Amino acid sequence: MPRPKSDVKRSAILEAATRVIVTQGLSAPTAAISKAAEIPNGSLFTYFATKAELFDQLYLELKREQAMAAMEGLRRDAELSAQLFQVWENWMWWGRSFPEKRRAMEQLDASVEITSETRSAAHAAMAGVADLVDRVRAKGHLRKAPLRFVVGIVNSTAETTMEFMDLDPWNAKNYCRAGFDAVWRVLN
Amino acid sequence: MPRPKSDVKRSAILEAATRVIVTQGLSAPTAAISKAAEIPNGSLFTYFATKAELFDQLYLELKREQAMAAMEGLRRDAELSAQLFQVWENWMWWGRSFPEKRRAMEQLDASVEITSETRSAAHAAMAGVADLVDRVRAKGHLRKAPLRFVVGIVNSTAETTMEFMDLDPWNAKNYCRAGFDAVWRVLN
Amino acid sequence: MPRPKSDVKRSAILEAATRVIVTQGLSAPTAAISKAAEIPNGSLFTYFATKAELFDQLYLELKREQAMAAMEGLRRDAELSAQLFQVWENWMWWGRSFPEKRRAMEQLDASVEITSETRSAAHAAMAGVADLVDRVRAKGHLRKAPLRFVVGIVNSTAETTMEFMDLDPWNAKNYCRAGFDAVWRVLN
Amino acid sequence: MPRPKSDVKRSAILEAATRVIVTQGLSAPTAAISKAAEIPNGSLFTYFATKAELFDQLYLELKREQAMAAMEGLRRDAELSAQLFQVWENWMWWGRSFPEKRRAMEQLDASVEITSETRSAAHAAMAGVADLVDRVRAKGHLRKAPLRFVVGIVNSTAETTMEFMDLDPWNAKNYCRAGFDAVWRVLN
DNA sequence: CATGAATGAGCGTTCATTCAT
DNA sequence: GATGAATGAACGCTCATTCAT
Repeated sequence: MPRPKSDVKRSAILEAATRVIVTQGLSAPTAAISKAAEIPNGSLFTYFATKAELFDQLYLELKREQAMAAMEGLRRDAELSAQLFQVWENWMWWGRSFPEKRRAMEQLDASVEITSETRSAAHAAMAGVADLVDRVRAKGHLRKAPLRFVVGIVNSTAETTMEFMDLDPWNAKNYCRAGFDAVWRVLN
Repeated sequence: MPRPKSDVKRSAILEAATRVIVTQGLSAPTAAISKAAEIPNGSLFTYFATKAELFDQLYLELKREQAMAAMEGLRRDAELSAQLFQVWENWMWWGRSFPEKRRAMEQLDASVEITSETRSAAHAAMAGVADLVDRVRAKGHLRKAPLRFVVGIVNSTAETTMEFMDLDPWNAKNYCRAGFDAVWRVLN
Repeated sequence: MPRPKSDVKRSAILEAATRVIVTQGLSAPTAAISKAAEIPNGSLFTYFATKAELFDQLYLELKREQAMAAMEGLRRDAELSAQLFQVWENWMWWGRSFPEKRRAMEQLDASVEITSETRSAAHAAMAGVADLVDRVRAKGHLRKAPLRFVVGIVNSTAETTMEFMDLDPWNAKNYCRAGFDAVWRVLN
Repeated sequence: MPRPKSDVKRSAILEAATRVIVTQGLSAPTAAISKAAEIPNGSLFTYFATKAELFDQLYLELKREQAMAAMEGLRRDAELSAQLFQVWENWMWWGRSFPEKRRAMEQLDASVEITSETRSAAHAAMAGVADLVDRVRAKGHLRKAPLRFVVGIVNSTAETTMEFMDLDPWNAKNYCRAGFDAVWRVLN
């Protein structure tokens, strides 16, 4: 049976890890994470067998949360452009709301320690977004390109946009709109 | 002056570091790097005072090399679209030729250890590309967005494109072209 | 509380350090100390954060122990000369009983690494002895000299005496008596 | 042939070592010493084969210099008390003039690295002082104690006195006189 | 001879993980 | 199960000494 004990503690560890990664990077000691989570250091290992597993699960959790946030409340009967815009707004809004999650994810993404299984699962979590992108680009210039590639472009544009929203929050809305326009033109 | 510091050895270390980072990540022991460079452990520190300094300098070197490669042989009298295409091709070609450099750079980019001075210097190295991007987008949709942002989008698109060229070399040319089309449409 | 820090182990480390310092000096590797204490390398740092801290605490402990030993069983109602003699004998006896402690202390005393806070605390530990010295010298030649200085002379004479007792144990008693006579004449 | 080259450089190294030892202790890197002597680090080893040899020779040199200073201009026809006082004053004056030499000597004295041969030679350098002490104590309380011991007491009293002269220079003369009185009473 | 880069054994310390309590 | 002390392999870095120039 997974997650033997308190789900609360497990979440506390994941959140603490997020914060710690942002400030100290992936080489942060596990002790820093348990301290940030206000749990004794040994307890961390009752929830995650190894540091690598913790990072793997954190990565997956963050990706899933991001994907869920993006698809939240999507009106599947609306026009495609409206759907894409809604997803984009959700996505950017998630980035604004959880800058630390976004930054931690960025680091985890670059790490060689994340297993390919986890990367696949993370990719799968984005299936909803990918599907929408697929429908939007159906008659556009990238209609023949592999969907993974197109999603990759959309994704990296999203990350760049969120980064600038975070760096310069005053213009967050402008970045959001400009990012969407860019993606829209790429897909059409 | 007896045995002046050899630039050859310095370069050997940087190249070895590149290779090691790709396979082992940034947490690779310095000993792995010196071994890969076929020099004794202690000698690494004759050239770089600390591991962090080595990574800083490697990052800067890679960014500069990439920027130089992108601008190589640019015909400043040609049309803007041709100029941008040439830069893009150079850039992608560099990525294909040195996949390890590209991947190492990706990891260094995400690291919290790279100093902001180094990041600024790296940014400055891209001034030529940024200037061209600025001229191309002058009448486009992103004409009012901060140039940094526009360059950021172009850059992340370039990275994604190179990544797919590397993953699926058979279609490298198609990715290159598709990436350029995407960027072109974003900037216009 | 699982496995609370053991005072036994702490003491074992301090004793081992004493022995090692005598034979190898202050530059002895911490590994030599943990080996002598029959504990694993890393455990030393559970008890002392740094080598310097270990030495600081050892110094203080030795000074305190020495001072305690000197004052042991002092009859405060006896004549001053008898009190001083008793303290002197205690002191010398401690030196004879723990030659390694004395020698380690000597090295620590000379080290630039001992903090001034620790030196102050060590000085404070000698307050009882200092007070007695003060009363003895009250009518002597050194009655106007700073007490610190007078105690310094007494202390260095004590150290020299113990050193010779150790070098030539056969005559230990004679050195002890001669040392006392010297101190007595200095103070009167 | 000893001292192959520039005696000037040799002295510069010894002086630099003195200064460095005072501030950094005996564990100071040889590079710190050569830097302080303003010579290249490799050159140090053309003058002293090893760090230990440098320290050995420095110790001996300092001891000899101190002894020479103490005996300087001694009027062997004066009364013993006057002779001893003169030696004492010379000695204390040397300590005041070269506090760094005194402090470095203190550290070297405590070090386990100084060979016993060197210690013997250092002891021999004090023969003149020892002889005078011997004559002074001839009819005193310590007349039967080993001369080495008596000299040891005198020496440690001298060191303590010089230390306080250095700590509190305003009262240097008083310490000097009080130290002499103490020694005088010990020897008589 | 003089130099300073090169060397590699060695050190203090860290930290993921284990395990006695 | 929960804890935090214990562990020991590993790491970044130092530095006395060597040696190519």
